[in-house]
Amino acid sequence: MEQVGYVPNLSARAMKTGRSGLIGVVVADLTNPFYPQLLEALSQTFDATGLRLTVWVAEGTKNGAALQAIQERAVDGVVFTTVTDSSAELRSALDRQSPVVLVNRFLPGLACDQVGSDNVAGATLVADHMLAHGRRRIAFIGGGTAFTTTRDRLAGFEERLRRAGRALTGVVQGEYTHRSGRDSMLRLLQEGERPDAVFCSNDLLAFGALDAIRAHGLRVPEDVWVVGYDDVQMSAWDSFSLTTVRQDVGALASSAAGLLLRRMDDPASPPRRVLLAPELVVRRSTALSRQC
Amino acid sequence: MEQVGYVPNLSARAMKTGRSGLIGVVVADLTNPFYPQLLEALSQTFDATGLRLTVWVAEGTKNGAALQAIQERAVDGVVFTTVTDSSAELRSALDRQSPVVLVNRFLPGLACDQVGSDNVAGATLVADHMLAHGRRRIAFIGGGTAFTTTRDRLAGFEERLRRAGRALTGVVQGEYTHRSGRDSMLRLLQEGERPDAVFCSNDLLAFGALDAIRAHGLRVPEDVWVVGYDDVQMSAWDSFSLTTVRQDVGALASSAAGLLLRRMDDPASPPRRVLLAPELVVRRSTALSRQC
DNA sequence: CTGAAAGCGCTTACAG
DNA sequence: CTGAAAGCGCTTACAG
Repeated sequence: MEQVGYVPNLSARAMKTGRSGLIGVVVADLTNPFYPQLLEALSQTFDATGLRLTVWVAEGTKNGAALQAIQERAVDGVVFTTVTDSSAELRSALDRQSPVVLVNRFLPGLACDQVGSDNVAGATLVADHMLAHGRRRIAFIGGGTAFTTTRDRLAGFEERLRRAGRALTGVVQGEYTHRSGRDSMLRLLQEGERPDAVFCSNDLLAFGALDAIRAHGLRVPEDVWVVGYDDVQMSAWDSFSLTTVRQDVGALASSAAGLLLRRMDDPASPPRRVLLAPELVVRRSTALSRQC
Repeated sequence: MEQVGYVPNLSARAMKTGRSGLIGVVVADLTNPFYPQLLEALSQTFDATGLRLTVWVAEGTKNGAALQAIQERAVDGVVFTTVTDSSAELRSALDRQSPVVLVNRFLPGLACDQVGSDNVAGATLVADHMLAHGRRRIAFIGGGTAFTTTRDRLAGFEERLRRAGRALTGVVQGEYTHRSGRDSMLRLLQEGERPDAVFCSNDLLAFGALDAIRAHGLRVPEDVWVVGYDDVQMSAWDSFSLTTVRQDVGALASSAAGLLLRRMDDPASPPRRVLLAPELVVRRSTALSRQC
């Protein structure tokens, strides 16, 4: 009725209705382009439901802040994109039936909704690709054993090699950064027999590995094959042209939203775990050789 | 007093105090790594003041939403990272003395707090660098004339060349994406005389230009120099080793926060415009030749 | 210095 | 179907 330019006060509405209309998102590592892409997808998905995003950048200290925000009724639910351990805080939040969903991480003993890529299946695709094209000295570069993504991808990869009667010639763990990928690859090139194929636990590591290989005067894919995980947009750039396992951030975001909204409606519903099917995208960092 | 696990309800507090404790941030383009870095810096800066960030991803439609959120008292102020035009909405929000600050964009006729790099000075540094090392056929690749960053960088660049008695041999405008940088560079390589130095309006364009040059069988810096703007983290990677103009995202964020907090305290204070000094970072995409 | 009351701006259940 | 009243959970100014 009021053409005076009336705008309702959302705090008042939130207090009355008990819903803030805000969803919290905890993002750890905006340096890895995968997370901005995921954030964009989450934003689109929640927009469609009329919910807004509150973002906490940088993990660790922020997980507690996000969980507290649920208590304070400042947010209606929280999406964690990079939880590594099932902290006491998280457990007690789950006991209180706080609406929480984990994206891109699986914590085994946690009664909590979780969505992510089927990392074991993805790693198997990579191993198949390498084995089918006669790669013999195969190595793995990880982002650290603390991450379930690295653990699951390594496990799936090793298992597939083992079943083919092969073993990894090298495993180096570091962190999920370009620099770490570079350093890990340099170690592989300096110690022992040089690998002819390397599976990196994500694309960012793979970019670092590519830089190390070229700095060493070697060629990709002629001398060494490189494969990543995620298929961030940069992987398609000519500079990298990286073979990688695609994660569909749109599907990840909409699964996460679906799980979270369901839990907000029905806090007692049994926790679900959603595994998204991975897809191998072959580019020029692995040869399309005919020799198989 | 209550060890029962009492947590105050923030909506109630917000209603009573008239402050939500939330700052809105509108981010357009998370594909450009500059914006995640800026977002991270903003997050750190506002954390230190006890304020939280609400993020709107993708511009255009979101500017209005952010301004409305101020009216709804859902946020105490808004940081725009990529406003291009002084929309009617924005003007009327400023008339209402809404606390708003523009980062990385300058809108001439707008009575509004604004922070950004001194783009004219930055472009002058690039021109000096190229002229000092005897570059003769100099071209420019822009992200579109709609952006003040592209306009100011081009203006400063051309002006410095003109004062040295030179003119640009080519100007191509596109959008701020890798693909556009690549396409623009291909056009420069195909039409007319081939440039021996190209200034790209941001790093993302420069990465595309590098890819195009290499795809053309040419070498950087021997055949063509490439310079970007922003100094995103990737610019230091071996794949690019890009000479570029550094923007200090930390300084950008803390200026923005300072301006916004002051305006929240004193809505009638005169608008300020802060220009941050740029710095040229020389890497291997331009030769460190001794010939000057 | 402590404690009870008023009121922020909505929504919703209830009375007319 | 319309309109006045109660109450969400705080904070703050006021009375005791």
